Amino acid sequence: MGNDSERRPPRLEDVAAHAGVSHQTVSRVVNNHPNVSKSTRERVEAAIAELGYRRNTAARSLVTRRSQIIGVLGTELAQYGPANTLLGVQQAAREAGYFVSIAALKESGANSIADAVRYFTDQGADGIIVIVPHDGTVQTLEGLNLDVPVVVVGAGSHGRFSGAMVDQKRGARVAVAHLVGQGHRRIGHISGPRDWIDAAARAEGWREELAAAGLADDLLLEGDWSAASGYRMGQELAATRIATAVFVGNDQMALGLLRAFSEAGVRVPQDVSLVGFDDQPEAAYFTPPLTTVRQDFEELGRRCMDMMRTQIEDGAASSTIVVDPELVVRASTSPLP
Amino acid sequence: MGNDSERRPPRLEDVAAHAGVSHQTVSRVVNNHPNVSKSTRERVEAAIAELGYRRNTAARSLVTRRSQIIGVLGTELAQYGPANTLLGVQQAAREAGYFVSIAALKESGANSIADAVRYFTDQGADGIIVIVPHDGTVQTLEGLNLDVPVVVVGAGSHGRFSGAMVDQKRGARVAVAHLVGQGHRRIGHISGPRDWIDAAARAEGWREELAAAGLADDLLLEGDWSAASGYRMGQELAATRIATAVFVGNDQMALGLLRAFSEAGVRVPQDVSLVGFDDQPEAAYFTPPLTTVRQDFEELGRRCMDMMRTQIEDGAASSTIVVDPELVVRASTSPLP
DNA sequence: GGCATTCTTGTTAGCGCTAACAAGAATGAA
DNA sequence: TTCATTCTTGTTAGCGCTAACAAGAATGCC
Repeated sequence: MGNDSERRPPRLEDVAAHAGVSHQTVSRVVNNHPNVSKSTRERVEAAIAELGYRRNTAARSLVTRRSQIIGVLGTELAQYGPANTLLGVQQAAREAGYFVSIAALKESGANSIADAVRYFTDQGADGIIVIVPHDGTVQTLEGLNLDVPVVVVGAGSHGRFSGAMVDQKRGARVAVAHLVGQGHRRIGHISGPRDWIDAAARAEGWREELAAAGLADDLLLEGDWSAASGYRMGQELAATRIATAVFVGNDQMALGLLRAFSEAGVRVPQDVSLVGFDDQPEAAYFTPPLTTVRQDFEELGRRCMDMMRTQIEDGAASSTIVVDPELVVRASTSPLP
Repeated sequence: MGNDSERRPPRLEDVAAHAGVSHQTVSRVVNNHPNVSKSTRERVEAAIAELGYRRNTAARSLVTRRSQIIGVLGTELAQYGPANTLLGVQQAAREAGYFVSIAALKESGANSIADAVRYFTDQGADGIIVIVPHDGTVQTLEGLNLDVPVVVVGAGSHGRFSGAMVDQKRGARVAVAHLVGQGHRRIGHISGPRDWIDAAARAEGWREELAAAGLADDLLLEGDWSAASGYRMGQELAATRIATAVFVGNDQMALGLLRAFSEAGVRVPQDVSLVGFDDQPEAAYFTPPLTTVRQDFEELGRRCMDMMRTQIEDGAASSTIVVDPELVVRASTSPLP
């Protein structure tokens, strides 16, 4: 009722006129300022409801210099891990009244990152979350001299930036310990690209746990996270037949290994045991179902956003959050006969 | 360089003073207005470069009533299809100077959609792209009385809204025709949930192609897109052993079937041929590699954004875009002996 | 009751930008 | 030259909001 004259949405002024107060009083009600009398507040709220008033974000941003926008920047944003991290960020952001703007990178070079960061600063983002877990990423960001909080996912605390990570090394050690506990002595590892922080951490965990068990760590092959690369590594492993167990850097490469082994007549787990990493939903339906290390990416994303919020709103210092992974045992591992 | 006194970023006024012109002239240069003399333009551009001026998005939005923000709203945004569609949207958006804001829904009820839409209108989004390909989605949106363009992904043209879709029915027919061509007569179908537009279209295509070949369409089971549901359906099919071929609604369910068949001793493709849908990267590494129907989700997303742009900028009417899928033949199908 | 303190509301200015109008400079046609 | 037309630049107003200050009303304390 009353929205017949103009197409323009109501603004503070309209609500104020409707409630018989000043626009500033309406602003106070909208922003929950304490010093507004009960009766006035109720009158204003009624007017807001009747006119269907909604605060104009652009005007508010202009004066407060806060956009309520968090930029999330990442490579491989369609992959299981990053995609679910993004979802976690989004969920926590929306609950806290923030908006999430995304930028997907084709590659993770410094220019590419700088472009995406500028895209966000142009938008006036209040903070930036980075899901580009490469070695050089943190340095690139440091060179950019940003004046908004940054949270780097998958990296520890790196100087000025906050970090949120799953404890990759620990996950790797648990996986390898599981294999060692089953009597395996020749345990290989298919790692992700060595310049990925996560890949390096998992390889390091594998190495440490082997060392703790007094075993050799000479069976390391480097893949690129894809099933295709896992397939190629699997062919190599099947040809040599040295390893009785393989700790694979992620589930997709494990899928590739499974395929290569199947073609080469190597049975899993009878001939070779396999452990993956991530526990994407499909892993339980591989042939055979994959023993793997579960990471809770959504939780990771939510925690990232929480950290971001305390930095923006309370001016908190940067810090690090570590989430624990969990071994999920299925049928791709079995004790050595 | 003059950036010593204040922390505040430069604005039009600062550039104007630096170049010895009015702020409006700087605005003209920034917005590529034609009537600026060459010499002035160069002087202004030099000042912009020197001061590192960047236009303030909030101020611009306030006065133009354009935010350059596109809201993308969807369920299952971490799944292969939606995630890649989102990436395509993002890519086209960034190239065109737009920002992409996301809202992930836990479920696709009317309230949930209305909340997300309001989230975007609060943000001042210039358009909304919807990846919630349920039956009722379009009706829900129609009830919302939006005054920004809407593009619905995975639906045909529905009245006021634009649609962009892969031709699901055609993909299904090609898949089934492939099986018929191999001599199969009893061809089952595992569909997605029947209230999903895509699931219904694929089932319809399966039915039509069977009818064209004079075959019975009584072997239909409904899953929920997950590998888990494919596994359950696979167990049922393995128990009855009626079908010699199955057209599966997506690759993940096909993975579940593969697992169930493997456990039940049903060999693929010797005993049963299998065709999936989507061609996610892993499908080539299933055991056996999966024959499937490829959808180019990124392309779909890019086309969505293009449509959105012509609607926003040229006031174009709503329309529909259809992208063709493509059959990828691998090792999970073979001629009936 | 008188005065200081708090609570409540209003007034004014300005965030940085673009639209609309205004005006001066340059150009061309007669 | 003269006047109309175009090109170029500047001036003013205002988008919708919040911060800062101001002022009046209500309250407390002695």
